[in-house]
Amino acid sequence: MEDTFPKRVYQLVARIPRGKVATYGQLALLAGSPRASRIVGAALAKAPAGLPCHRVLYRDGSLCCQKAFGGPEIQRQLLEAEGVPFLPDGRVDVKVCLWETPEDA
DNA sequence: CCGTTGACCCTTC
DNA sequence: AGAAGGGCCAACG
Repeated sequence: MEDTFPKRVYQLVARIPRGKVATYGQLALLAGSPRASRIVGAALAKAPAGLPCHRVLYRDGSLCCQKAFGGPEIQRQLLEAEGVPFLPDGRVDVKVCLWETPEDA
């Protein structure tokens, strides 16, 4: 198994529990490079199906651009279906649903 | 090997 | 408080 950055991100995203959300910066930090948040996005862009990339959003809790898996509306529907409360501003309550990154992994 | 690109984040005006 | 710009790191050609 290669230790490539993108692949490592796939594992992290796949470990995000339902009803929780993670940010690109957080995944980048767990991947080993706190500043490589862009690489995380690029990795998700190439991520295979089955990956809950819809649980990944901005540091502010806002969804990514329309270039995402299909559209921000889809992401909102998916997150709501996961049990993630949305704010009237159209953002996710990241301070409540942010993935606490279990060190037990 | 060097240059370019990218689903971001942070600092400053 | 809101908006704009630059910087960062890794993968790909």
